[in-house]
Amino acid sequence: MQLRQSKHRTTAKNRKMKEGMRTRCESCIVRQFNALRAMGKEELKKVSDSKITKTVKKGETIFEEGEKLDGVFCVRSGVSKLSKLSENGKDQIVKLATKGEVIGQRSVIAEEFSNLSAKAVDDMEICFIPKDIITTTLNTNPNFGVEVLRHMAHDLKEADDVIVNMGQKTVKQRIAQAFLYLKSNFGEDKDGFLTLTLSREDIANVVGTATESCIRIISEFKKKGLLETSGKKVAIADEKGLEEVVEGF
Amino acid sequence: MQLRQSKHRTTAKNRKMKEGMRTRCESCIVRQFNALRAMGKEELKKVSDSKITKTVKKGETIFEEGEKLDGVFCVRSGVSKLSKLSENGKDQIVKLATKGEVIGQRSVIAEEFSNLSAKAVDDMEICFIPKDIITTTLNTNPNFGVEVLRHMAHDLKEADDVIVNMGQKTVKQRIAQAFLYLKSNFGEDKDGFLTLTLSREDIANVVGTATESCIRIISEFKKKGLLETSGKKVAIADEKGLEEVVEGF
DNA sequence: CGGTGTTTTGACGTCGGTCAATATGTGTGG
DNA sequence: CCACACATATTGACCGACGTCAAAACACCG
Repeated sequence: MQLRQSKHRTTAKNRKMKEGMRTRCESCIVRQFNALRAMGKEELKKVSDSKITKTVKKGETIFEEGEKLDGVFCVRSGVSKLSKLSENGKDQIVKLATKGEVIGQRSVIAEEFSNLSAKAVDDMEICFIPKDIITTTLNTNPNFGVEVLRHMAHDLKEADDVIVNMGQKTVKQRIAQAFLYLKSNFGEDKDGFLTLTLSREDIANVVGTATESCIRIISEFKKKGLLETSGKKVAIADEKGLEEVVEGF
Repeated sequence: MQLRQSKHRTTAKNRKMKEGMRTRCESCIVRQFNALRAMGKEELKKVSDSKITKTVKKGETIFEEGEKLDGVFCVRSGVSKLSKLSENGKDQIVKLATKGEVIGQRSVIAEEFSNLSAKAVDDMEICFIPKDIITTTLNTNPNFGVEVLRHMAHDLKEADDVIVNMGQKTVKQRIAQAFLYLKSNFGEDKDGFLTLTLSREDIANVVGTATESCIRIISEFKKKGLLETSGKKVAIADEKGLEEVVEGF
């Protein structure tokens, strides 16, 4: 992989993110996963020249709900939670975005303030891509538009599925499902623990329940031999069993 | 408005929908509300020539979950419920589509089988637009792509909001919210009853609860003077009061 | 080693789902 | 127009699921 050192840029937004080294988008692997792959050589070059690579540490905020976004963020590594604050003061996590995904595109395309906030669950490496390039490419390269459209269509379908689950499944089913999701999307380490470790509160906020309820159900799963835990780390002990829980026994 | 009679077309799908008279898309008012307005004269002409106007009666199905869609449907009048069946055997209504909205676009764009089914809540008049025209326009006219993107971005935002509500609000709050939604989106008749009348079961399926719970809460609202009912018709008696319920008292 | 934040556990009450039983429509054929 | 058949609305009873308020047990960090 070709790397290149860049001089420091003063155009970076002054959040507490560190600007890191520069890689060329043309040779960035994560691009294969997102809509940027539909860009032409020229367009990609422009993106590469104007993008800003940043490091975001665990817990830090990428952008807040209601904020105006001047561009999108492409995730190179780590995981971000996209959430929205409800009137009751609790966050609802709407999506977890990982390597190769682009966040903020909805707001940029709709030219609205962001409806969600994005925070790092992990240490992350992200690229900020100014919106000008996105919109001009959108206006001139139909392939890019179609590709973005496809991704958005996919997000929309996933959102529909979440709505169905929230409406029709019990908290217990949704928690079991969440763990299966974490396994299939982020994998497990050599000891069998889920690679992505979420706090109990985050899990509760994904599922839409109280932290204590979440904890209680996790320990119930432990007693039944479906899960193992070590601190906040969780391992799936009986995948079939969890799937049965999701189906409703 | 210019009307035109068309000869009968044998290409129509043989569902139990009636093919009606033909109007020109160029002069169709509902087009103003959807992405078709970004089409050029030529493109719109093609749409107009190949579209099929159909009548769908209350309760009939426009398409089923898992069905392959050969095009999209533009709603000229009436309301459709987009729903998905959950493993527990109950429908979750994900969206209500009304005049000017286009349904089925997600599946056509993603080139997937439909993830939702669409049924008529009302008597409806819809136009079927073959997917070829949609996709070729998408591939050649960037403005159209952007416009579709904007609409999809809007749908996605709404879906996010629904997720937050499902996760963080009680059934009571969601029901109150549903009635306010019905009022602001579909209005009320001269007697103050909501124009769009949903069965208690449909309301329950929008909100994600059991029909009986829904009924029980409606009668509670009636006792508190927030709602009036007459058969299945519902009138909002105290909008402020309902809003307070949504906020959580 | 104390301080701070997270995980666990208990207790308790309400919310909401399920199973009936009843009432009220609503449509259909006679 | 009536009467039966069937769908929808309503109500009651019952109980498990879930949220809330503490308080205790751990873990992590300077």
